[in-house]
Amino acid sequence: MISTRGRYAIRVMLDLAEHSFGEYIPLKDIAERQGISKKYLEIIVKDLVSAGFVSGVSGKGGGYRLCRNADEYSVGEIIELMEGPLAAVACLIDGAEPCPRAAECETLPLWSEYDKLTHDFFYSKKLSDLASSK
Amino acid sequence: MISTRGRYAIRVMLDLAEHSFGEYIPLKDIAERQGISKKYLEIIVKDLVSAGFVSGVSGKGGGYRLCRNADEYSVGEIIELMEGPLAAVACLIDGAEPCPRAAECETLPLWSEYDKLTHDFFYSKKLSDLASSK
DNA sequence: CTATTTACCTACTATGTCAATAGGTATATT
DNA sequence: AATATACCTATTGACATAGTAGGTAAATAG
Repeated sequence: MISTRGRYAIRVMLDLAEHSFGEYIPLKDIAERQGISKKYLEIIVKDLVSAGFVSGVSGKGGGYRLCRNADEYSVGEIIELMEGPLAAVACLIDGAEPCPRAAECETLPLWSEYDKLTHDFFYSKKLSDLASSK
Repeated sequence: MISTRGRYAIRVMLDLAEHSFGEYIPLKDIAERQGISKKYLEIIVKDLVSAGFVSGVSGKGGGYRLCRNADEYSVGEIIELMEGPLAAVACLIDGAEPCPRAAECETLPLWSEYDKLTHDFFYSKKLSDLASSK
């Protein structure tokens, strides 16, 4: 299940894609448009800034804007940033200690196949694909 | 992420498919073969019994066995039994209170599409597809 | 230079889920 | 009567989720 962190992050970025044309958009506006607590969005946007997905400027006239074009963000990278690896099972997370049963595991191919499906789906979807005004 | 409940349930049923030919298999044997705590499996198998996926018989010579042929179980129904609806987001769970923003939500089609992908994938996979000795 | 607007920061909390463990009772076979 | 099995209820520790609360720092407008 995709949590609010990932879903809200996508909505924030989509909101930026549709309402900002170079200028900075205050989080207050986004929170109101999207009907999400501004306080909670702060936490989420912080991670987007750290990752270099959006840039923020303080003070009057400040706010946030995207760092790239909307078609240069995949939905997958946003989700993985916010929620960690997009893996169906722990055994398939890169860098995790490998499962000792992996070689004989009869279910691993199933999870592997599903993993590829999911990965391909979300990484082929771009932020721009979601905007109603493509 | 698929949790141990769903994953272990599939492994138990797969174990039954491969080791039982009509007779009852004690949970102890399954737990040992699969390297999973028998106590924990009890909880999982209980749900499989309640759902009519496997049948259990007490006493010496008892144990569990499948109620259908292995090709008559889809992986999807096992997962949904153990983990609840196989939905990417809460908005898409049948019977849940509908999201008031659904009509205007720009991300809903994304989750919907992914949901269909996932559903189709897991419901087309049968237990028999997982057995190494198909 | 002061007020205002904005981002940015640290901490806290309530609720729930996950992955088990513990210790028993009921049932059937030998 | 002994044994092997399923079946039942309760509890636990760790963690994640979805926020809330209350500030500080930075930039602009007047």
